[in-house]
Amino acid sequence: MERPTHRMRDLRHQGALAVLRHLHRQPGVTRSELARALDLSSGSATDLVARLKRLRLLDEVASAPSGGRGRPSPTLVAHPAGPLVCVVDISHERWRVAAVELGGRIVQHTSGRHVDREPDAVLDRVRREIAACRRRLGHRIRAVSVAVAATVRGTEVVQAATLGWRRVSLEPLRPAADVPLLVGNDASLAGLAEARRGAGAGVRVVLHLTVEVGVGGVLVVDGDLLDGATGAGGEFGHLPFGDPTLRCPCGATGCWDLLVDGRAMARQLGQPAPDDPRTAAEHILAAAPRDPAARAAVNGAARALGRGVGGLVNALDPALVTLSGLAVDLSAAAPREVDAGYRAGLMSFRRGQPPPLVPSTLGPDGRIAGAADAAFDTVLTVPGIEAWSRSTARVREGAT
Amino acid sequence: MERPTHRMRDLRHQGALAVLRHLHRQPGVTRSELARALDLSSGSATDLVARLKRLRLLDEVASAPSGGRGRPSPTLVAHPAGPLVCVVDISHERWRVAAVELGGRIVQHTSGRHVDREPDAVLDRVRREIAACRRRLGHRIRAVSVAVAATVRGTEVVQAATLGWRRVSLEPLRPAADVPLLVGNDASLAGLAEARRGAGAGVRVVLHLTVEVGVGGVLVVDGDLLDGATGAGGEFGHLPFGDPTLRCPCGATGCWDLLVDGRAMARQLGQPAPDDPRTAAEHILAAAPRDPAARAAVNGAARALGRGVGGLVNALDPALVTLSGLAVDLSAAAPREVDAGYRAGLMSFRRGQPPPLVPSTLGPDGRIAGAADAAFDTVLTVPGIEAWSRSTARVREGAT
DNA sequence: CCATTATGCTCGCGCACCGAGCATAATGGT
DNA sequence: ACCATTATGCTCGGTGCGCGAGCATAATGG
Repeated sequence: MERPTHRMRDLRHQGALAVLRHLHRQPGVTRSELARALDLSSGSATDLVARLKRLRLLDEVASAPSGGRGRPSPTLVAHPAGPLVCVVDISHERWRVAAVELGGRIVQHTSGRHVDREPDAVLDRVRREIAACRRRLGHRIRAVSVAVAATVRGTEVVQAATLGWRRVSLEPLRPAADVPLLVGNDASLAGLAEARRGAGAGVRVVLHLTVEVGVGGVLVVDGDLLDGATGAGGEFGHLPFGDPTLRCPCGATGCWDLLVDGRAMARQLGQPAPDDPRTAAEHILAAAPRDPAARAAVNGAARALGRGVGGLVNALDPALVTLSGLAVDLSAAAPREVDAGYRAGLMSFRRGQPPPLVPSTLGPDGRIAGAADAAFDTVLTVPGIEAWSRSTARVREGAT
Repeated sequence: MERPTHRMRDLRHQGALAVLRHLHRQPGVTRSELARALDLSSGSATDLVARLKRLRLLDEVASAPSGGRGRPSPTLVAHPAGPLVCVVDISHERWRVAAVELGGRIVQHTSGRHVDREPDAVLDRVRREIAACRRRLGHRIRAVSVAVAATVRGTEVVQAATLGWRRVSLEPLRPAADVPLLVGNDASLAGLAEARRGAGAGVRVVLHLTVEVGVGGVLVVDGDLLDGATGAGGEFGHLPFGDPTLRCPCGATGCWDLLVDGRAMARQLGQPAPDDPRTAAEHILAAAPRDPAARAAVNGAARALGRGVGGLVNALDPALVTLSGLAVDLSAAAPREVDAGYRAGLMSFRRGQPPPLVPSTLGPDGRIAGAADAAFDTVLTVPGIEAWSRSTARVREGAT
């Protein structure tokens, strides 16, 4: 979301941007719904839509008969030659590259498993896919947005435990100097999508938390990702909620991280630190119904999760907490422990109506949707629209 | 700060709002500086300023000779009959009521000590001052903004340890149904002013922390206070950084609160819990240079402060941390302990260039400035300006 | 088949910003 | 004292864009 600008000339495209943002948020709206939502007169709507069609930013299609009375209103959709963003998802084992249009529909998609997890190999593979995507779709690709399972600062991965990366710049993924490259933590971007389009839709302040190996997440306020000054915000797992004698791989001690994931449960069971804490956690969760020791470990992690969430709610005051990954499994396996920890961690005045803890609804596509949203946030700005106008005008001149 | 609006008719006043917001942020700008900052043509500036003068929103005065060449540019100031906000500060021992004009200058000011600390007595006293303020200044008072040393939700104080209040609505301070009443935690509002006008000026993401009794603070992003869904955000003192067996008066356990203030130092010295932890802390700090036990207690609190700040920096990724209250004294008395704790709490990738910890610059007026800023944020909006236009038109008609 | 309902389009209006050209008010060298 | 230089302000016609009234269009339903 763009902030009010304090610069007058930028007022010009505000109407068009309002329409495009609304369309992006609610793909498939009819024109009359749009006009009502934005308080547009029908004359303004006509004019705006015509201008945006001319700019190849949106298109109208006849909508399915509504059954109601009155003249049917056309549905607004992304223009078939409109702007796209290229979204990349790099996780522990796989990569995905997708072209996404306004509204969030995936236009093209490729994916694969890493054969070699070294940064150069992964980036080279992905870079080639982005190049191919751009060859096919040309100037329509307005930005590249990467979701990666790592701590991110700017466009650099500073550390990725599961990938084994440290200080890896993702600048090689930028296909050209004038294409914006955005890099974000996968949990943060999934949180963005969850808050805007998932369980948090319509809620002003949403805290999203996910447990995989460690705890990630982000606070989303008014649809804005609060990922800090450098994009490295949301590392809630590295708040020192835990035993200060426990050393975390991040370099600090007592991190909350170490109390809630597979490492925590293995430690409590007296097992050595697992190679793959995610799978270890799943095994322990599966064993819990019949193995009291496993159940105790699950309960301990569930309680630590709840208590930490309580502390974060004290500090950040969200209206809703969305949970993802292992946090959902822990809540399902030991709901009473999570709740007991949560309530114990809350300041007492909050216990009357604490923000609900709900599982996220978007699943593994959340990070793609979030990365696409983050990218469209940079496209749907005054400079973004002006650049698109120039670019599409050139293409049309060349074509005619 | 207002969010982009998605409603077209609101575009109308955007230019005027941009001017007013700029003036509020930089009182004493000249017209030509304004035009440059906002990228206005001189024609637009003429028009805008004339309109705003007619609306009694700003005025021009001849500026002191700059010494430079060229035609001198008039200085823009708040209009002498322009809008004001009524700011109230309620702290442990005192109350203050001030009328503040655009730009932040205090126009009128009264204050006193509480004779009776009961909510009814304090609120009644303050209510009468607000009424007097409104009698003198009439429709010019556009909002009432209260900074109170308490946890706040909406316009209600949910708990105030030092005042001894619980669940006290401040609605009685609203002088009329149509006057906006804003209530905020004093530390949060001081942080807002610090981030906008103090040590954090120009920095996009600022974390402000203050230690008095417990820890308060707030994150300010792009000049926006992140005080959560209900205004109760910023209770960083109630993150469970500490010993989980310690019970906090807030109802949770292990709060960071309990490790850094006068209670923490007294506990470490084997003293009973002090009645007035703030003064106790000052005594211990004063004794530290010659008393090793006091020094150890100070060092312990300093280290706990640093470690917690490190954790918060991990989670929130500010570019700057501003400190206020006892946190400044602890940093001065035991800088190495604060720094050691801070570095130990940071994720290692952050240790290269961690955000600086700096003392705040605004002092005890910060909370007044912050409350005024929060109030002007509601006045400098499209509805606020439209209401002012109607109101000032009525007054002028009545006057002529 | 036409009343009803909902929506879209045309067109004149007005607001607010732009830019070019001219006016104004200071400095500073001769 | 005068005038070139510099910086700024004002006037005025042009334009982009949203508004609203009135008319046109496309569905439903008795």
